[in-house]
Amino acid sequence: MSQTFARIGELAQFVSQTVTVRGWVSHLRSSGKVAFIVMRDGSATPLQCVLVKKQMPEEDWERFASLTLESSVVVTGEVRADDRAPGGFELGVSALGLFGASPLDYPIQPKEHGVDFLLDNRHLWLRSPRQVAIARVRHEVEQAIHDFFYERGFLRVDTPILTAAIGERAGLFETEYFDEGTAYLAQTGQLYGEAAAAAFGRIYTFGPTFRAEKSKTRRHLTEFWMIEPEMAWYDQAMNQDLQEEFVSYLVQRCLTRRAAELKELERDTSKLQTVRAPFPRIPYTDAVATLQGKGSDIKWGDDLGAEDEALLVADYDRPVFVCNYPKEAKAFYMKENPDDPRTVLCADLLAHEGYGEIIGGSQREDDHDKLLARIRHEGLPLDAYGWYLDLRKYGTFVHSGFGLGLERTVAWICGVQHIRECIAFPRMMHRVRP
RNA sequence: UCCCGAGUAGCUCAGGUGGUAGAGCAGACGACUGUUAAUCGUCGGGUCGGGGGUUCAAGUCCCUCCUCGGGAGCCA
Repeated sequence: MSQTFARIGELAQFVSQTVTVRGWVSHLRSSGKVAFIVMRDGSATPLQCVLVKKQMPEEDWERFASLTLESSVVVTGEVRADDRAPGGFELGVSALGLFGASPLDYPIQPKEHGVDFLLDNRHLWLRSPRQVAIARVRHEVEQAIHDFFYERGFLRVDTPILTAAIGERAGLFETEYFDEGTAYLAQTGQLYGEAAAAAFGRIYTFGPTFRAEKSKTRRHLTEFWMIEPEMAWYDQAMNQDLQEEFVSYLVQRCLTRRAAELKELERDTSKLQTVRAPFPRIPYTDAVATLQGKGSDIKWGDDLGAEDEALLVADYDRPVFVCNYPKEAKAFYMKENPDDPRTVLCADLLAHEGYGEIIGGSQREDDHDKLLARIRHEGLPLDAYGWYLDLRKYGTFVHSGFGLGLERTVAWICGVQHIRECIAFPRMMHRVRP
C-alpha cells in the first residue's frame, strides 16, 4: 500500500483520507488515554494530532511518552475537520514515528523570552509561529515587488556589492581589494542604477546594502535589503506617483494573500486598508511651519528628527511624502529645485503609525557642471565619480528613482516593533552570529 | 559618541529602611479520555555580571569595569 505524504497547508484536500505528515513537535499535551501533538512543518498553521490509546498500536502510543519539544516526527492518520483544532483540521493518529529526537534542553519554551536570548538562538527562534508568519509576509512583499515591476516593463539589474565609488557619506565597511586599494561594501546601488537606466530605460535593483553606522535603534540594521528603481524620463512628480502606487500595491497584496499571517501577528489591518494612492505631499517648508505650530523647535534648514516625523504623520491614515528638502540636508546627486534653488527635488515617504521613513527618493541632477560643482563642494573624491559624470556627458537625461527599505516595509506591514525580526539573520552593531 | 535602563535558577522576573535567596514557566515522578502556552500533587535546581570598598554582616550602600537593551544622531 502506498503512503500519501501531505503538508499541513494542503490537508483540506485530504479530508477523510489517511495521510502521513512530517514535521516538528511544537507542543505536547497529555490527558491520560488521549494525547495531543501540535506539530509544525512550515505551513501557515500548525497541525493538531490526536492520539487515542486504544486506537493505535501500543508501541506507537508508548512512543508519545518519549517525545520532546522539537523532535521531528512522522505521523500517519485520518484527516478530519474539527472546530477545536487550530486551522480547522486535525489528524486522528494511527501511527507515530520518531525521526529525530530532541534533547530536553531545547532553549525556546512556549513562554515569554527576552530579545537578547532569542537573538542568541535565532537559528531556533525562526521555528516559532510568529517568526514563520513574518518570514511569509516578507516573502510575499518580495514576490510582489518583482511582480509589480515585471508587469510594468522594468528590468531587474543586480549591482555590485564590492565598490570603489561612494554613494553617501554614512559609515562604510572597508575591505582590501587585491592591488586596487580599499573597496567598500555597497551602501546603495543607485549610481549603478542610473547607468543602467540610461541603457535599459526603467530598472530596479534588489539587493543587500551595508551601513557601518553605530546605530542602535529599532529601525536600523547594519545589513539590510533595499529596492532601488531608477526611471529614465521620470520627473519627481512621476517618481512619487510610482511610489504611492507601488507601496499601495505591496500593502493590498499582503492584505489579500497573507491574511492568516497578519492575523497570527495580531496586526490591526484596518490601519492598512486605508493605504491607497494618492498619499499626502507636504513640502518641507510647510512641514517646518506645521511642526513649529505643534511646538517643535525645528528651524528651516534642519533635517526632520524622529520626533518631528512622528508628529507630522500623526494626523494621517496613510504614508506621507515630505518633499523638497534643503539642499544642504540631502545627497549631492539630487536635482536643484528650479522654483526654489535652496531646495532639491526629493521626497521621503514616511509610514504612518510611527514606522518612519520607508522610502527616500529624488530626481537626479542631470546637469554635468552643477553635479561636478556639487561633488567638489562635498569634498568627494572626483576620480571615483568619473564614470558617474559620464552619464551626464554622453546624452544626459531626466531621471528619477528611489530606495525602499525592505525590512522597514515588512515591519510596518506586520506591525512588528523592531526590524530585526523581519530578516532571518539580522546583522547589528553587536551581533554577527548566528 | 551622548542620554536613559537592565544584568539574581535553563527561561521570565520579585527581592521597602543591609541580617548569607523566592515565584511562575521549563525539567523529573505521579493523576486525569478533547486538550488549546491544559490542569492538579510531589521533587530537584543558584559563584545574585567582574573587581574593589564601607560594615560584625552586602543581591541590597559606594567606586570602578564589562556586557546588553532602548533612545538620539545618521539613514532605508
